[in-house]
Amino acid sequence: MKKGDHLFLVDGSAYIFRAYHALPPLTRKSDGLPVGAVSGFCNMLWKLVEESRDTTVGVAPTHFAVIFDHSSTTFRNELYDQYKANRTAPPEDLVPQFAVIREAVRAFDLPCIEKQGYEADDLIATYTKQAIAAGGDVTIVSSDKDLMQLVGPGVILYDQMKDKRLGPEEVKEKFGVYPEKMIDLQALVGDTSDNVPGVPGIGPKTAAQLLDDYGDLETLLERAEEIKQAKRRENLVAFAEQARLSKRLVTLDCDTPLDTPLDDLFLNEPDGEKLIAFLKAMEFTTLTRRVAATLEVSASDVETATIAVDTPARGPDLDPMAGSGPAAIGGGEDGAPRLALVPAMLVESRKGEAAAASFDHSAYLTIRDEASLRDFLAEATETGILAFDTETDALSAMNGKLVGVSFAVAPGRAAYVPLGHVSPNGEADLLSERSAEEEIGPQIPLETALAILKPVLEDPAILKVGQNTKYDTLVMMRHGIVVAPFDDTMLISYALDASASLSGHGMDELSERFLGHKPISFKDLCGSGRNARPIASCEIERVTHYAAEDADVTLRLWRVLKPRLAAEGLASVYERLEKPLVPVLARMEERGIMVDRQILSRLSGRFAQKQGGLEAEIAELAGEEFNPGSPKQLGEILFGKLGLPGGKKTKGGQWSTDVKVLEELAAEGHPLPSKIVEWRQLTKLKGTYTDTLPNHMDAAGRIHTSYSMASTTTGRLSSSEPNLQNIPVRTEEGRAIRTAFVAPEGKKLVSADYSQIELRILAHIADIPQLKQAFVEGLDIHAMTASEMFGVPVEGMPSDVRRRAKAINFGIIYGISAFGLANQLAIPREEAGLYIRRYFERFPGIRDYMDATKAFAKQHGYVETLFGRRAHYPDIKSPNASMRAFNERAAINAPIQGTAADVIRRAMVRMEPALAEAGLSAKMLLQVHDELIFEVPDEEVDATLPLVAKVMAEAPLPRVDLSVPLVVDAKAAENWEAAH
DNA sequence: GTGGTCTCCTA
DNA sequence: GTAGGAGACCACA
Repeated sequence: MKKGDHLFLVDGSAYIFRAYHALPPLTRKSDGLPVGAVSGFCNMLWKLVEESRDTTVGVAPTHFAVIFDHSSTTFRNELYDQYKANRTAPPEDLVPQFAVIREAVRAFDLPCIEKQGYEADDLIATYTKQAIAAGGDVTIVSSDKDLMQLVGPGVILYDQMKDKRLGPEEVKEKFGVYPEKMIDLQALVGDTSDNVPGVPGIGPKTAAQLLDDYGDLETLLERAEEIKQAKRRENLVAFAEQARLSKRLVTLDCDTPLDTPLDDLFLNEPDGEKLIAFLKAMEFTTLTRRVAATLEVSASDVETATIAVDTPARGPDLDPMAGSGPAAIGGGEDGAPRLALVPAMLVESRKGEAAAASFDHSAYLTIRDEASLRDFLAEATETGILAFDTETDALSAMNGKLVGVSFAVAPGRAAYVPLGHVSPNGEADLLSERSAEEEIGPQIPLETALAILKPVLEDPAILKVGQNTKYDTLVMMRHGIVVAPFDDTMLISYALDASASLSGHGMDELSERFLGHKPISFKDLCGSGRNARPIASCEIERVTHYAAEDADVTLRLWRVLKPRLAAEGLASVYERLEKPLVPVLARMEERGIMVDRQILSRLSGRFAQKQGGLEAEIAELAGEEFNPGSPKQLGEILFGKLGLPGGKKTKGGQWSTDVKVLEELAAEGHPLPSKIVEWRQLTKLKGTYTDTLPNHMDAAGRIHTSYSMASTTTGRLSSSEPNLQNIPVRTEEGRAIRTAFVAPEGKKLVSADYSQIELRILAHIADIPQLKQAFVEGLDIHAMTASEMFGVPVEGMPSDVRRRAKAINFGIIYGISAFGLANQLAIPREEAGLYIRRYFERFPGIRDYMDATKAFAKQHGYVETLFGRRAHYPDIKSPNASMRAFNERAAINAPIQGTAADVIRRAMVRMEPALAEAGLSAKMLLQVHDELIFEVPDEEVDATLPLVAKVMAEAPLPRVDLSVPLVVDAKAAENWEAAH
């Protein structure tokens, strides 16, 4: 190194954390290896390399190195055992990336420097000192204030992300002192993130002023008695030694023994092939293209590197003191470092951690003042993780009022913030002398708390972890807070373990399963039934135990479950099909759909009238008054009293009276059964829809359903309170109910639905040429099937022939059985069996698909959709034949139904940005499995219809390119009935 | 009051 | 034959 040379020193460890927190999580597609930080790191490094090739800037480096921390135990720990003791383990999905990033640096052909017992900062200081002594210049690529002490003649700090270069003047501007006094300033101020104590009560402003007045730290400490402010004087005297210790801690060691001499840091032209081989292995397509273009290498000619895998005995995660260090990563014999297969290891270590979990309710905090809240949340800024949970006074997120919020920042470290608690005595309190505050203690005013929470819940560097985050997201949305970024333990569990045998993904259940701990139930806290009390009037200490525990459990669950996503290859299902849907559904629920109360009440009236007439007729025919709604009483009347020939079908030991039985009786000429069928239909429509829906309307006349994202095995959504996915459509009277779902003045409802999506997916997955051809040509698929099977020409085909084929097509999707088909078509089982055989003869690919799917499910215990979603069927190996058969049918159905569900989820995720980009204001309101309902301004209808159809039709791309077209029918009208 | 059974609404 | 939710009834506590 000589005069005119320029050394670039990159603070690699700082880079890693910055890249990690600034960017959304990203995983390598092929195996789910987390690579978000690697990607950010490579992009930043490449930018730096590119810039440095540009000699016009005049700071082109001749020497270059990337410096890393080796482990967090350094000589400073001997000075002060608490140094950096408050550091927590790095985020779990970052851990496996440390080794990959070192690999990246080598792929860039840059020296990768680290040393046992020293921090990156010490190495940087040492190289800087030597370079300056040799007459060169130095650019330190970092924004860490600890490095500011090195700034001086020939040395600047470069913050690449902000594109800011800091020389002595900029340091002075930022901290009020020139770089040479930075050490003294840091000694006074201390550093919470490194646990450097400093002097209490002295912040950067005061420190700068004191140093200005007294010159340096020693002088200041010696003359501390002269200081006028009593508190400041006492502290400086009392903590003088602590300040001196702090100074030693923050002073960088310029004489670190170097393994790689300065002159070896000479910058070479990057080896394009080596770099591209690495980038291709990481599957960074954009960066690969950019690098290939700049270095003029053809990326397709370069063979993708293989990233070797090795399992270290101890991963960084197992040793909290290892911090960001690469200590566990060994080198291969050929000198090439090998990577640890950390995801699987991490899963194991987290399982152990979870099994050992213990819960201490008394350790949970109740936060009642602003300062404590800020302090607690500051811990999340350190860890980058914040589990949270909201407590409200109603079950639905749309109606609930915020009663409190709980948080956890580390296992066992949790707190509850009461916000809307009231005196348990309720109104009696009005008569009492004591105010509510005197009785239940202080609470932070809601608006104040929200103002403190907002920047944290919206902080892109803090991952918020929740259980069923749609609920909490919606509650916070109603208070003007958009929670991001977030993870959802319920959805992680769902992506991992959607299963027909496991009952669910609720927190209590997950806690028992993974943590071996039964959390306090809501019932325990608030009682149930008539003894139920609102949570707002429960004793705050007990609510703290309950609520903080929920946040604690959520955080611990996240630690166990999240690593499994990458390890089991389910990260993309979670990241693409689950997580992004949360805010979309939250907004749909918040909007609700407008309902015309008058229409419903008119229908109720009409149904009531008919019902009354029917009841009289029924009593007349039965010869006595009885409750036609009671299957038990009805069975006794029909088969007992009237002695009708009852196919005496029972399951719970009773007469079966379902429609099928009643219709058979009616066909034999008995008048009563058909009256019952009619009465039931009306009662159903009235009781379930026209009478009940108005109870769900809000003041604006809108109904807000609640979607469950994790209650089906296949990936479908479900809707409840009320269920808007089962609004009648088949009968005319039923359809009338749909006319009550309307758009407000000046708008229309748009309904867009996939035509035959499941059959199309079946045609693609099972690869059936005739079916695919029929879909390509846009033929009537059921008629085509009938024609293939029964040899009847499509022209002039009797409707019954087509109906049978249609039933078979659906039967196939449902995992057909002769029994089921016979039931559906009311034909003998032998005949149904014949149909199925013939179907398999005509479409042998279907049988192959079914056999292959069953075999796969038996081998793996699950089946997969085209998008990688898994549905588990452990009972498919049951010794019980009917249980086994049931699981086989479900396993055959799940990839088809599930793929369709994935497709519409993708469409929903893309819909809002697509509409926004087109400048359209359509609002998505409902999803009914293969249909989306929107509210659209009249004048935008024409532009919206084709866009919506396009987004839906192209939803599988680019991940899956179906070999059949997806057809979407979209229509606008005044109400749902007319639009459908 | 809670939970199970039956029935029926949807895709 | 697949996947759901919900209302009514009824037996149990």
